[in-house]
Amino acid sequence: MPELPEVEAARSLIAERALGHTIAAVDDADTYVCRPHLPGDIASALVGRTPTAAHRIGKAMWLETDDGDGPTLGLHLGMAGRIVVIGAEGSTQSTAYGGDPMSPAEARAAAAGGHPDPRLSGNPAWTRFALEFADGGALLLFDKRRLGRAVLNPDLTRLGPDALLISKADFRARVGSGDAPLKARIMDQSVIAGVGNLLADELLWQARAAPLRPAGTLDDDELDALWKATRRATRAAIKAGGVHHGAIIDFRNKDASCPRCGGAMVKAAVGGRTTWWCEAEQSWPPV
DNA sequence: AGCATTGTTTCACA
DNA sequence: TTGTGAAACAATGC
Repeated sequence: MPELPEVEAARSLIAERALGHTIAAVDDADTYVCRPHLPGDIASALVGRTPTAAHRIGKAMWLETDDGDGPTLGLHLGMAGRIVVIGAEGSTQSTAYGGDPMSPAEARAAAAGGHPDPRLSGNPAWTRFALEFADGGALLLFDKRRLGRAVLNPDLTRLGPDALLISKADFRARVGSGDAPLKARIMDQSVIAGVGNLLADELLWQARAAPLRPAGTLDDDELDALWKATRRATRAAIKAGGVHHGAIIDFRNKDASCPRCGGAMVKAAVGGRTTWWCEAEQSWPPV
């Protein structure tokens, strides 16, 4: 689930509900999620601090503490992570995916497993990292898989510009070069940050662009159209509540045909990921 | 049982 | 040295 739109929802949730509370305890016992830190390292750095801002570039998110005087806490949702914020006693809980408000007791139960909401039900071990606030609230990294990350002072220098902030000229220069397939290029987080597998299929289909076409062969007009499609598809996904609401997502299967032209949907591995596209509109070389 | 999975990092190779 | 692609990573679901 987590591509730029989901991470932005999580960041927004944290900004609205998890700032200004003093950190009383940290669960950083998962040495894989918290690598390369050792258990207690993140706790030592954060207990007594207060998150004061939540930032994001692409799929990377981080909390600022004590107005910049404390360390930052990087949070990455990986392949299946979600952020859960539990309010102080008496307030409600939320997830990065919206949903109905829950009581703190319900939220704790969800983190412990067995909640009727399938998005939150599961094993207690699926809470991989947690900040416990002094007022009784908490921020949880809830992740069925275990590819999410929590790390102090994350290195963000290898990320390209955020997919929603990159200028048209910068997009032309960064995306429109190299021999790699266009889809691989646009998913390269050091080129632009935030586009994942599903959002890539969506925006390429919206732009009628061929996933297999070498990125360096696109002209400026084509790159500008792709820039627009990137912004449009990303903003639409944020508004709709996630990348899975894209127009082409339900048609990424063998029996489907393109909802725009009726052509066959075809599949191949591009950039290491399963890719679906309309054979008629997005072929390369062109027919 | 085997394969696929919305992400990132590492490693091999041209 | 740089760029590209495959494999590994963890764990679940079909």
